[in-house]
Amino acid sequence: MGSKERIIKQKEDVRNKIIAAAWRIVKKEGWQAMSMRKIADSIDYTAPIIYGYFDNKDALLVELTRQGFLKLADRLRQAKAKHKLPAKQLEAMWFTYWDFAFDEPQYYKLMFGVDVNCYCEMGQCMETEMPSDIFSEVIEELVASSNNPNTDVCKKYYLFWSVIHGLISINMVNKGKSDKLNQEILKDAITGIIRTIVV
Amino acid sequence: MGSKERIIKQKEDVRNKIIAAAWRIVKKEGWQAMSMRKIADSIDYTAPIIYGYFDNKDALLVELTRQGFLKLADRLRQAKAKHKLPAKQLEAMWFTYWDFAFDEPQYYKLMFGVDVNCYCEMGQCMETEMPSDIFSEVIEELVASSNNPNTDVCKKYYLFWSVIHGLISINMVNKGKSDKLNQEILKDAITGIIRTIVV
DNA sequence: TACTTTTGCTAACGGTGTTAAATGGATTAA
DNA sequence: TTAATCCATTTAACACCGTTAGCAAAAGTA
Repeated sequence: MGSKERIIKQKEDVRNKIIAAAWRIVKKEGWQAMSMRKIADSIDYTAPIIYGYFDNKDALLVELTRQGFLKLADRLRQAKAKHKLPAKQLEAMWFTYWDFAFDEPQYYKLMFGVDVNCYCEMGQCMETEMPSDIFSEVIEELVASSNNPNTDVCKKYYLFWSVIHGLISINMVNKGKSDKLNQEILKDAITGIIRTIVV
Repeated sequence: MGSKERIIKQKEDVRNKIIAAAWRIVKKEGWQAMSMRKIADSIDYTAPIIYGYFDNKDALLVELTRQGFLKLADRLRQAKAKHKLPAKQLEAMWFTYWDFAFDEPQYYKLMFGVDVNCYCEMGQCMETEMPSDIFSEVIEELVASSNNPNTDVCKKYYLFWSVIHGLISINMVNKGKSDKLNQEILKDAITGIIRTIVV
């Protein structure tokens, strides 16, 4: 009867406890380490009860992801509110985006699929020539023959790599973008950065 | 005796068969689906023999990663060789890098840690406002008040997102870059893109 | 009080990485 | 040739994992 509301509230309470416990584990050990049994343990239940609240482990991770997006959206709106000029707003928002990624790396990894399985420390375990070397060599040449020989090669390389790796991973995770748009961005970015080198 | 060489060759042969089997699975089903037992099965052995050749699963994945880097380096050198001007070389190399990512997505994912755990189809499962919306709104405003109101908002948004997400994920995977360099690139990229909008 | 529904647990299935012990065949030494 | 050693390989086991089925006890309802 009148207890119905309390029961619903209790159910919701357990749900929240599950999410909180899951998040506690993810935050501390990464989402790979999150397991149904660990969650259950930390809230004094057994694993199967979780399935009364979430279809499966994935659904639980999706819920955490959702909360991540809420948090990020919130921060972005706050950053926007701090300025009036669109250019300033945009700048502040992207810096906020950056900060979010490193304040809440586990959220960011969950949301955008950034993760290494095997820690490879690339460039040290790699006896072979790294892409960075091959690219830097050419950038070096380009810089030397440019009007601005003081250009930081490393910086330009990372700029290149960021745009292109970013575009690639966005496409891989969130597959189904327009190929035309990708090619345009890719081409514009590459020629754009080259132009900033050549001056 | 004289069979010693053959024995060494046989050992190496098994090692190669392990790697080949591992790669076959990774290529078809993704690295998450690769398991010691599956590899062993596909070469008519049992799982523990793999530990005679690799310390653990991670070491095996690192080996695949290594081969990925070799393949990429090879392609980059080929692309470079096709041109004489550094600017043209650079352009060709980055396009090659792009193509490699989509020709060999499993290599790329392994090498640079791009992967989604829970398939979230962000934007559809998300009832809340997405970052893309919040950003696009502001970019829209900026474009409207600019000298070039025909600018493609979507394109600019993806350009922003690519650089910044790229920079973030590079830092997360390959942690330990210089903060100063990051901040410089971040700032330069943001102000640079904004400038291309405002004209 | 008797019945039904709910709640949580135990046990189990099939899978994972990994290690220790047993097996069996080939190689070597007597 | 026989005995001893070695090495590759297997079996068995441990400790996990996600997930499901069945059961017991508790709670709510009549």
